[in-house]
Amino acid sequence: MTSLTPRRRISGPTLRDVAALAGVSLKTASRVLNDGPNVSSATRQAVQDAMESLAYEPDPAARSLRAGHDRTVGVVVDSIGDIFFSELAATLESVLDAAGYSCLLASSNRQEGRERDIVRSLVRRRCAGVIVAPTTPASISAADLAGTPVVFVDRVGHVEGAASVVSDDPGMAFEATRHLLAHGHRRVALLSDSLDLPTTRGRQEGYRRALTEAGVEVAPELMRMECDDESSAMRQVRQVLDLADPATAIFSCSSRLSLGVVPALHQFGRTDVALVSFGDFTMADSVQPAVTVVDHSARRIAQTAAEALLAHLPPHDPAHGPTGVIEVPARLIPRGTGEIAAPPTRQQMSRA
Amino acid sequence: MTSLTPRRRISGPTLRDVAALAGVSLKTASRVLNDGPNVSSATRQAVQDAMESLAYEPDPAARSLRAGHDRTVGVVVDSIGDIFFSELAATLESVLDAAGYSCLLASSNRQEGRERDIVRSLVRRRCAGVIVAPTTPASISAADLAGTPVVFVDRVGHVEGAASVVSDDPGMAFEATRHLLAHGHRRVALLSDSLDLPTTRGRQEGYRRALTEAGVEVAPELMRMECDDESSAMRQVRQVLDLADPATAIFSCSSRLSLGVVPALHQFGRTDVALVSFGDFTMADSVQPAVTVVDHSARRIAQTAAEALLAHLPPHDPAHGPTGVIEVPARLIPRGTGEIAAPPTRQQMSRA
DNA sequence: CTCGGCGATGACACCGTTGTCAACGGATCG
DNA sequence: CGATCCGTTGACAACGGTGTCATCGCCGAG
Repeated sequence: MTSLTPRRRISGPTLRDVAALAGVSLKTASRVLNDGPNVSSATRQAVQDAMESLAYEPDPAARSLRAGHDRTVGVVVDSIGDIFFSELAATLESVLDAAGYSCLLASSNRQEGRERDIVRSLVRRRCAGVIVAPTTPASISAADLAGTPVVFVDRVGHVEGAASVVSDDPGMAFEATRHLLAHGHRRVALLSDSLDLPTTRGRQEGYRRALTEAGVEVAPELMRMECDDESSAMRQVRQVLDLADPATAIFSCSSRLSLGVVPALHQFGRTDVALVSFGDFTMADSVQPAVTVVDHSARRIAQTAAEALLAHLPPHDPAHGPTGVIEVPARLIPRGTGEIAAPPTRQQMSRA
Repeated sequence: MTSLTPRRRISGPTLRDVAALAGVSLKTASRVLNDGPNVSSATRQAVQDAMESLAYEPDPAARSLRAGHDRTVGVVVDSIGDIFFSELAATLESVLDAAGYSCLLASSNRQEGRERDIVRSLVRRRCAGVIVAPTTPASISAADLAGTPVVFVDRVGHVEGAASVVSDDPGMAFEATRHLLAHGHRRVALLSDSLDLPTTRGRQEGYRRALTEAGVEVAPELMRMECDDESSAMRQVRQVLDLADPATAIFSCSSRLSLGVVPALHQFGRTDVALVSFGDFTMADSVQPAVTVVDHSARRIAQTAAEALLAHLPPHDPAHGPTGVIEVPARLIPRGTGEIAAPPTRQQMSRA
């Protein structure tokens, strides 16, 4: 019980060593390190040489302690295991890394309380900024952030001066539904999760609007909003196909659900049912027929969000960074299932 | 240009505030915070009350600077966007979080130099430990770590005193191949990537051994080791099926490749070809026929690795943590494609 | 020639915490 | 009864940087 913590020897040379070697004071070395003003070019060169020859690297902890911020960005998503968010995280990481920032990653598991705790802990860590997929628009408040720049992704978050990077959920859901209507469908089922997320609501809204504008009845029995995993999605698919007046097309509100819908259709041997999936997924262009999707690219959202955050970080002027809702263009990728024509209606059949 | 850095006000109460409120010295408060020895229970209680009432939270940066380590674990994987690694990361994060550690995540993109840079930067950050999927067994050296505990995942890393958590690649590849042989196949194709990773080599080795032990010729034209993405996998599938003496079964060395193989077989209408995939994937049990896989569970590897690392971290004795190669049991999950029988051979046909 | 101003530089305190060591008082021991 | 020991506590320095302010020349203006 003599030496409890055999203090690891970590640090290489310190700024003090650099200063000594260059024959200047600690503070001057610090000025060079931070591109401070008022350093003669001779001095600057001497210090830089010293840094070079010692292979000096600044200590992030010390810098963070004194300066009040460090080169780390906190990223909070629903779950890093989810395909959408892992792709998002991968892109965020690569963009931020290029700008010299590391990523501190955490999953909120869609729990609002946990989400707030994580953000607060990131702020205490003096992260330079945070990127959050908020559970609800108000799950994070300005007080939690204590001035730390934030950018919301995938869903809108309400914090003064913060940007939210989202795709146009209602608009693209509208497009997707209209695409199905354009192929003659009148019985279009909606599959969605039961969560009260803005994303979910927006997609349902787009669906409704498309039907209404086309003069098609919004049938309650076709709206299935209890699909919270793949197997329940499969069940709902069976039900809408077994109705007296069955669905001839399906609009699936998320790629997670589509992962249940596609196998279900294959299993039932119903490759004649049209389908558009909100969200691309791994085998979408490989199954037969290939699945038409709305690509609300995680990559593009991440790229935009990372750039928005960087604009709020030094050396930029935080006041001039983007603000409010930024809609990232999404696009419909026709691959097959979305272009399956509706079967002839009774009227058409009797007319023939 | 007056106030360049409008110093963010972050910290809540400090330990000094707690000490003052409790009427003790700073050091005593620190002792209570760290469960230090030799604190009377009355004092301890007073300090804890003070912490409670101030909602005190320790400052990670200061602690890290002074103590030489913090409650953060660095995680370095090939790519956080890869399904295998995102699942791995998700599990690591949840286990480590439960133990009070955060995750600093970075992708090496399979570049050895970058991998080493990332690890060194993590060490400079005073991470409590790191978890690495090493590009090569020697990509990380003890010198890079400077004493920071490390656990390797998915592939073996050679560092004195470090553990590597891997699945039994040769053994499970052997099992998978034997499984196909047991269903009468004699023309089993191998699809693998071209990388010289120990994982890849091990799986090829298991395949060869199974064939040899069964007295089946190891045919070069059936070994396809240039599959580095889904589309090249598709191409190779077509080629082995088009041989004069075609493959009747396929052993796919990774889930990424299977994501190309399955659509290819469906597209060619060849659902009579047997298939075992090393690595489970999202729609494996949903496509028709469902895909037989070797489940070298990312979850299980992550769980084991996280526990191994925790055993090397305080309050445990680093000397007693696990060491060397730890093999996580994998298992063959028969789902359909692996149990497709070989078509009758010419001999059998003529005999009939 | 003298003084104000400005560029360059350094001394020093400080960020919030933990390690070292010394001090103190009561209990035990010779 | 004095020496010793141990449990408890606190003063102080240190971790590695950055902010503040003072200092020192040097130059041009008055």
